[in-house]
Amino acid sequence: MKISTRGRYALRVMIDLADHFEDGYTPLKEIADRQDISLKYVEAIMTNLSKHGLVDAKHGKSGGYSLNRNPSEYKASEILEITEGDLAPVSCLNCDKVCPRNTFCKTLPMWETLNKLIKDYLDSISLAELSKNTERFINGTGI
Amino acid sequence: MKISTRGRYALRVMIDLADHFEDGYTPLKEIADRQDISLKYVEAIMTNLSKHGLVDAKHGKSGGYSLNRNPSEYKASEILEITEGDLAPVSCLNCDKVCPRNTFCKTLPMWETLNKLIKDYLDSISLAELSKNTERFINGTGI
DNA sequence: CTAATAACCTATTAAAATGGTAGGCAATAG
DNA sequence: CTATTGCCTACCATTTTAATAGGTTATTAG
Repeated sequence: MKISTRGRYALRVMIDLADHFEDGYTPLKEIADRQDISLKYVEAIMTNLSKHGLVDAKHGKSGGYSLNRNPSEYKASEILEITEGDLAPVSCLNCDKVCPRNTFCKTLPMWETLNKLIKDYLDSISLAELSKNTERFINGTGI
Repeated sequence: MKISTRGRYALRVMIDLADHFEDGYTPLKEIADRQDISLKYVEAIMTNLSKHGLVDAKHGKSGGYSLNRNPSEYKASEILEITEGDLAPVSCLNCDKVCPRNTFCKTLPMWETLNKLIKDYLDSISLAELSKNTERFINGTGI
């Protein structure tokens, strides 16, 4: 029950891009240095986010990555869903391979509710909020 | 971000024990058959729960497992925490290996809140509730 | 035009986790 | 004594994780 480094790195890079939203294209090397993350590792992560249209990538000199939308228009959930594959806490909730026990399983409703809880929370958090430490977080309640 | 089969199996076995709370000791073979779970695999899971005092185990003929408390006194969270090791959604929240970025990390507060959300929900669910399909679940709202 | 830059693509890898299986030992009831 | 049942140790195949390495392609500053 863990978000992998992949997902955590993706979020941190996206936040870094939000922090430098006005600066045009930022080369990944710069971000990797700032965030102390393996450049090569994070390259694959960002190529994926680029394919999914979350960021724009520009090759060559003075190229790099930049956000395609305003930071407030990115949900934490979508970044994590794309890089982690799926956020559901149990594979039973995966539409592809439906569990044969689903008509009578006594735990399924609990997983469904937990899934919704997680999804709703991560839907409610934008890159903009993460970028600037909003009061929501500074006061420690987090909600 | 997945609960493994270990955790899901543990819950299902514990619910099965709750279902047969009055019947004394139930051999694991019986439960494994009912739940269609590998006996050998679930043996290790239950030995662990036994060590942690959640169930009582009796060797030999007419032995088996039985709950140590009333089903209403088991939280889903404790069963999962014991068998999964830890429920926190990111390793950064593990007290043992504190992340050096924790004083300035912009994602940490989000993980902390998510952690609390998950913990609170799973704390609120008892084996008794899972055993009998309460209205809470039957009506589909789940909360 | 060219050299530097930066994204992208294709392996390869070591380590860990996952989801088991196999066999035997220890306790206990009948 | 014997059948049963938990427990212990070891092993195993597969997948995931978190990287690393090296080369190719696109782009632009100079």
